[in-house]
Amino acid sequence: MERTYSISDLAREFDVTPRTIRHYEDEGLLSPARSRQQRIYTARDRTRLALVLRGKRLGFSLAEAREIIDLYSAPQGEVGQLHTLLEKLDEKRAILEDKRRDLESALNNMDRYAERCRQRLTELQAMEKAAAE
Amino acid sequence: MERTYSISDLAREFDVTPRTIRHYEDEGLLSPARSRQQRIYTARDRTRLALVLRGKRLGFSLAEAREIIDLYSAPQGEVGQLHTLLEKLDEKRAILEDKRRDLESALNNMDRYAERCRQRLTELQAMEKAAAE
DNA sequence: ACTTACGTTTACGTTAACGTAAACTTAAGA
DNA sequence: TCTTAAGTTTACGTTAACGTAAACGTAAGT
Repeated sequence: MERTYSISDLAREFDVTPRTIRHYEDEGLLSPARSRQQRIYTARDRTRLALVLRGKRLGFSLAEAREIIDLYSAPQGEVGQLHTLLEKLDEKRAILEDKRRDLESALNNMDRYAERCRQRLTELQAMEKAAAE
Repeated sequence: MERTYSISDLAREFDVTPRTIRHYEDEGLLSPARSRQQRIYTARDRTRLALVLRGKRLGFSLAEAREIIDLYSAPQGEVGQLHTLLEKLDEKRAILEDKRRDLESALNNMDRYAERCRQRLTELQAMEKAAAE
């Protein structure tokens, strides 16, 4: 038997409210099974939720996150389907690469700035020490 | 004389509307000079706008972007100020690192998946070729 | 059987980040 | 000087992504 999760199990684990998880279902991002009304989440559902939340952290809207995540469950039966899938993957990959570039330059900027601050700090401390003598 | 920009200059360059730029000013992210009512943006203002938009692309809210960007114009006169500045920089840096980790795993997932798709594609094509004989 | 905890649907409320429209001012070119 | 193209303020509208509350169902322990 595969392990399953209740809505509050996942809410706790990922630090969101059940309302949020239901909202993602309304938006077509999740589609858990039901046991007499109650939602039952499988490991696959859990993974999809994790992907949605990671997407959000990276600045994607729910719709954009959906577009990406749905690629991972796209049909691959025919050669044509595989071709268009690979094209779409490339397209999304380019977006991620753009974000990576943004992120790298943000980190570089910040590191260089912090370095200048540290230099200025040692200078200031040297001056204060000199003044104290 | 330093070069300056009108609001529509910047709007064109960064592909946003003037309304957006004014909104960022309302939120305290920009504070351009004025020449008799009209806003005049310096190179520094332009840079700040670029930082705001990069922040947005990386999933920050305007308030979060502001917190980060303001660090770059924080006072550095005293030793204490430099210390707290360096602490805050470290804090923000950690957030960027988290995003980087998210981004790397997103890219890794996608690359591995695309690789499997390519393998499956060559398999399928081999089958079709065999069936055609 | 009864409470308590968790789950469900429905529906209206809220916040951030602008869009849009109106009414007006200013600067620039013919 | 007249028009036209930008720019300005003010204010209401919109959309995404949930929050919140009500009213109700269900399952588990005592």
